[in-house]
Amino acid sequence: MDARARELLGPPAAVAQRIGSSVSPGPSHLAACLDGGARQTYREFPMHLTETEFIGALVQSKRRVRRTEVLCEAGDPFSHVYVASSGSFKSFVLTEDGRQQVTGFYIGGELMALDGIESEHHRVTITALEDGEVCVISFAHLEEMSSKTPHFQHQFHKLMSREIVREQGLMILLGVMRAHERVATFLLNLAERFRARGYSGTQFNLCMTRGEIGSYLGLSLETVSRVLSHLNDQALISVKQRCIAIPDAHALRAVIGQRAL
Amino acid sequence: MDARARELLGPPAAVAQRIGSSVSPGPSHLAACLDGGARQTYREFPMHLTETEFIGALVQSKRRVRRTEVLCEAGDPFSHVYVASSGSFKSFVLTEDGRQQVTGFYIGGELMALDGIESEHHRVTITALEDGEVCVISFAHLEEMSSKTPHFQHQFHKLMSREIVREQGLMILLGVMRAHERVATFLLNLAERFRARGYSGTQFNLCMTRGEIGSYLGLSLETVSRVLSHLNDQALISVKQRCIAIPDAHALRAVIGQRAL
DNA sequence: CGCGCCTTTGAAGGAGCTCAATTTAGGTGG
DNA sequence: CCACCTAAATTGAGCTCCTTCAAAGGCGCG
Repeated sequence: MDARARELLGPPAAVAQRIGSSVSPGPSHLAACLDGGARQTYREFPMHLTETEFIGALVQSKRRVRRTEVLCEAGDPFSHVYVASSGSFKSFVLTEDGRQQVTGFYIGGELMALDGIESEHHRVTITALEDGEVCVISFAHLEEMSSKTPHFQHQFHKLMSREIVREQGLMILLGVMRAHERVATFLLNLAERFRARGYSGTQFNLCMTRGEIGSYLGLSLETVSRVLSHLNDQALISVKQRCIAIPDAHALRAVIGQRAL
Repeated sequence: MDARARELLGPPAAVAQRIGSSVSPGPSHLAACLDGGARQTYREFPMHLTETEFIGALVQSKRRVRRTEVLCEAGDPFSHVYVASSGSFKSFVLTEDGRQQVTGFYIGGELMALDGIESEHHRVTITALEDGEVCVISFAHLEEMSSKTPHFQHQFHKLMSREIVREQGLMILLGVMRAHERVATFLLNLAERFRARGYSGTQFNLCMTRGEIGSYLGLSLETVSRVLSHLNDQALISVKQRCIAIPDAHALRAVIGQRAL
């Protein structure tokens, strides 16, 4: 349970013997790209790049986006990746019966659209959940920089690997967890990501609808709502519309692993 | 439905406008590493590396493995990646209540253990489902080669991206599909991978148990068995223990998207 | 201020899980 | 080569969790 907690809450460095608990629906986290200052391109890299420096060196342009605006669409030719700068984003694919499956939520500093490299076309559509800004990074440029600097390259590989790990966590969530466990996991993960961004990890606003959460967690929107209400009744969280408070993360974490609520 | 079919069956090149259908539980496919011949390290790379050449240039050693043997274990320090040469493999994580969640099945030419890069420790345990052989690739060597050759680097990025896409497909499967759709998707994907490897895509042996399939698909082993029996009754497939025949892949594909069986 | 979208809550039904018993296959030793 | 033994697979029955359908309440935006 503690291993799980650490996993859930510590996106990057944590090492777990048991990773069953490593449900980390959070995307690749980049502490960078948060202010507009890092637009220059370094010619000489320090030996050990932080993620911030890594991104700062890459960013060529920023783009303002409004709520519901589309960053890239499934099927589009792939040429750029994006880093959420401010605001929040979701990625999704459409099933042929028209429903959308949300594949990720992204907040500040997180890297998006890595799935497009393989087929050279985007596999997901990414839209803004609220007004914000994204860093636009040319993938060709990224690879060029990458080949020039081993540490730079390694940083990038880590970020891609992190996306793989993130999705593995989601597979566990979708494969074995109950509804209340999924929601609790989701909230704790989100809380930690807000905390890492400098916001409160104990109180925050959900930037997505119940339906989007449900799609992401493999649940109906009604179930998400019901579970939130139930957790609220148990005083494990406090819910008022989009506003969530987690008075005791440890207590909330305890519901993960419980077969029944 | 056709888009879905193409996606399901064409692991690499297929480009879909709608990717909702892109459920591709198959891992990164490498046509290489299938015979023992490609052990040399090229000094000069051709401009356009095939996957075969890509892997051939990397492989430093091969290793025989027996059924149930562990390739790498969750928590182990990460230093190598593996390519299934012959035989088949599964990757899984353990939930803290001791059950295992299978995260992937791998057959010839498919790249494994990319999840370990991020934390420098393996996140999954990989074991052999039958006696076989793996190519062992030093990741440090891979990165070194990668930085020397842009096309080499790009090939590797594509493979990592493919793993991300694969897991996205699985998320869709776990998130929105019914039991019969999951099983049909799984069988069609496996069939295509066997076909691509030169084996029959219409008749093959499952190298994993019902329980392992169930874990991978987020179903109980009984449900997997029931669905297989039911598909068999409908003459959509023929099942006899581990031996599966798919007389008409197109017909089987049609069950994907049906809300009820 | 009203309209639309999101959310909440209830009730009923169903898909799949769990528990349990039986059958089958595969491996081992006599 | 056969009998045994264990693990895997099949099949059934009841139950549970979650979905679906439905209706009402709330918030924000034009």
